[in-house]
Amino acid sequence: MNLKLLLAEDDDDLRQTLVEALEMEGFDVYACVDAEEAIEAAENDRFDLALLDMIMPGATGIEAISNIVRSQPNIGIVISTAFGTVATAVDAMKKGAHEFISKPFDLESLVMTLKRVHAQRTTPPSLAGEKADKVFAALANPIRRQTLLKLMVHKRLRFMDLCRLVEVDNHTRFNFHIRQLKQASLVEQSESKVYFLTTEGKKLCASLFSEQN
Amino acid sequence: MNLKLLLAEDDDDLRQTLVEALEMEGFDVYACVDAEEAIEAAENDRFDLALLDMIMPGATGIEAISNIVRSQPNIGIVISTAFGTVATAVDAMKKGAHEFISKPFDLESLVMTLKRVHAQRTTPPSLAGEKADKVFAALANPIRRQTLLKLMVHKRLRFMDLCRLVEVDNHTRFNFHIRQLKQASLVEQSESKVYFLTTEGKKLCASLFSEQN
DNA sequence: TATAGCTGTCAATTTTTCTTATCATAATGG
DNA sequence: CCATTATGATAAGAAAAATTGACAGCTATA
Repeated sequence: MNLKLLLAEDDDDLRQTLVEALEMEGFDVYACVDAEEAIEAAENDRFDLALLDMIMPGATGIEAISNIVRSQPNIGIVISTAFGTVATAVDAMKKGAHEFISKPFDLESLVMTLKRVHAQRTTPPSLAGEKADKVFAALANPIRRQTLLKLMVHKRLRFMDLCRLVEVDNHTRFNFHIRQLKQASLVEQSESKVYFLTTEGKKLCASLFSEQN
Repeated sequence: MNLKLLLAEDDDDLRQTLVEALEMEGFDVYACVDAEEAIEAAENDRFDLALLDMIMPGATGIEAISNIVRSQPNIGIVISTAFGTVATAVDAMKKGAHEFISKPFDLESLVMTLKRVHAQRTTPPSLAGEKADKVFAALANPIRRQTLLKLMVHKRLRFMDLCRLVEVDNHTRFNFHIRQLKQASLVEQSESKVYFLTTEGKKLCASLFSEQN
């Protein structure tokens, strides 16, 4: 199964060379002469990876990132550049790029970089597993979400403190809900009975917050 | 309400200057002489921001990022450096840094950078809103999650095609579930009745996938 | 025209989730 | 020691979610 690569490179010779070489390496390459063409392609087709030249006439590779990521949030993006600065690198990463590669580059490095970026981006979907069932069922309830929120802020809390923070006046009601969070492995207790988020709980909560950006 | 800043800077004079100046700007500064101390502080206390010098004896600011982010996934991280390269910038961003600032810097720039990073990282918690209720309720069901997954892969699908992909043999059962996704604004239909993910649906799904990294 | 397939609505029924009451044990303070 | 508070388990009943069946309108094809 070939990886689909969206290539944007204004230098004709280099673009042709890359197409031929990368297709020999097993990529399905869709080549664009500029960023605008790449943006349009990303809206109409699905790609695993994008290799964008930073400096192109018209919109730059960096300017194209946001648009491409908007169309395809899971695409892996590599920026190629001869003149990289820290500021442009940071800007590109913030927009969604995953890796930089400096011109001139050898083909072997490029292929390895592309495959590594793809491997890192490809995540096995576990949305249907039994574990995911418990986690998502736990998240469906507002009391439980509030509980996670309070634990994010305060890190360690005792049962009744937490119950009062969440504003549930019936402790057995709260007990039922925090048991669901424990069974979903989002929350656990120390020996002294203090509640805190598990590592998985922290990651999930951070993701749900940062998702609001 | 002051922002809590974790500062790691091995240069004594600069560190003292920064502490005094930043506290005058309204930050609560916890100063560390090295990365190890900063890592430990992040495990024991909550911070809004971290300002880490890139080059320090022992572990570098960059090496500390992963540990700090693991303890506090929502912290805003700024790296200060006199010698930045594209490679180190990209590496730091991948580990979780949000911004670079080059030495020598003026205090005004630093403060603006810190506040901007914090403003971008602070997200209004909407885990308890009515809209969130619908979204999370929709995600609680395995059929609905599978539906989102299929739409991520195929982008546009007709009702019966989607129903068969999700392997639900009773179409009215599937209809009930896809209605819930529509009501949660995760999925919508074109005029030709084709189903596709909304922007919000795409972002949420991408977050849930990338969360598995 | 008749038939098959697609897509959708509505409501009765079933299943799952949540609330509440009761009870229990442990810990703390006067 | 006693009273109070904290924390937790269990089960019945209430509420919410999901399933299922009946029906409908639309489109395409023979």
